[in-house]
Amino acid sequence: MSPRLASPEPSAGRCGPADATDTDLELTPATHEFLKALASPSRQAVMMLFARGAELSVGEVAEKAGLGQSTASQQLAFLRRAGIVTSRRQGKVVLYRANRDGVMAALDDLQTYLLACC
Amino acid sequence: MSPRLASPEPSAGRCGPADATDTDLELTPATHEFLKALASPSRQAVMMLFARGAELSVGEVAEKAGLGQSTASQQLAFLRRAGIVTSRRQGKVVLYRANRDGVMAALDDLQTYLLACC
DNA sequence: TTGACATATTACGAAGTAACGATATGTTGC
DNA sequence: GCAACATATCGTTACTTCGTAATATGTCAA
Repeated sequence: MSPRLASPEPSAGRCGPADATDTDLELTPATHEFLKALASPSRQAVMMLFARGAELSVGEVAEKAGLGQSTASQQLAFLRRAGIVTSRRQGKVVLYRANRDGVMAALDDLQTYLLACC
Repeated sequence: MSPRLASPEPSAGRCGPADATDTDLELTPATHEFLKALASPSRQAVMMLFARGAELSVGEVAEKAGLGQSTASQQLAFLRRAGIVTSRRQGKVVLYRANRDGVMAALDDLQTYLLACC
């Protein structure tokens, strides 16, 4: 799917999807989850904890973000489902970190969408 | 909170630590509104109506998006506050269209944020 | 196995959101 | 002025989300 060129509106009719090339343009479910994930201030804060490739346990995230243990676990699960963090278990702890590839894929999809509608 | 296994704090160095360039990076309020705006499927659908610079009245948006008049007005107001559409009154109707500049500014801010945390 | 610890899951109230109908505001034309 | 129309705002209801406490699952060490 290549980005569509945005041209000025068709002079006469104000509206109308004339071309069939962009009619079905939608955000992927993954990108939708990505947007929901980052629309929450506390999840934004959590994401910033992962700057520079930091890898943190649930407990560390909870403490640094000022969240309860279960809240941190849930929000991290949300971010994982959205594909913007990954997790691995190491002993008793589960370490999370940012998933650069997933983030960039969503950003790319979002950009394509926005180029089409704006 | 005891054993740090693989993820040290901003101490010693992995990748460039506190360069002061990334201090406490946050999304601007405008970008936060932008994310909330696009996290809603119905607002996503509304945005797609503005493809190729289309300019639509509230009534047209309501009809095409399958929303009530007041709902369409509210969602458009939301999108306007988020800076991703603009409006102008022409006689009795108010015409809305995508605000490319606002969208691109938010996208830029988002990209900067994501490059910092991922 | 048991005990200690870390995380995941569940249940529930508080707060926010989305949609609608009804009504108020604003504009045009008589 | 008033009537007709378009949009904005208000009030309500249903639904979802956020955070917490309590509990279940999982892992390690002894």
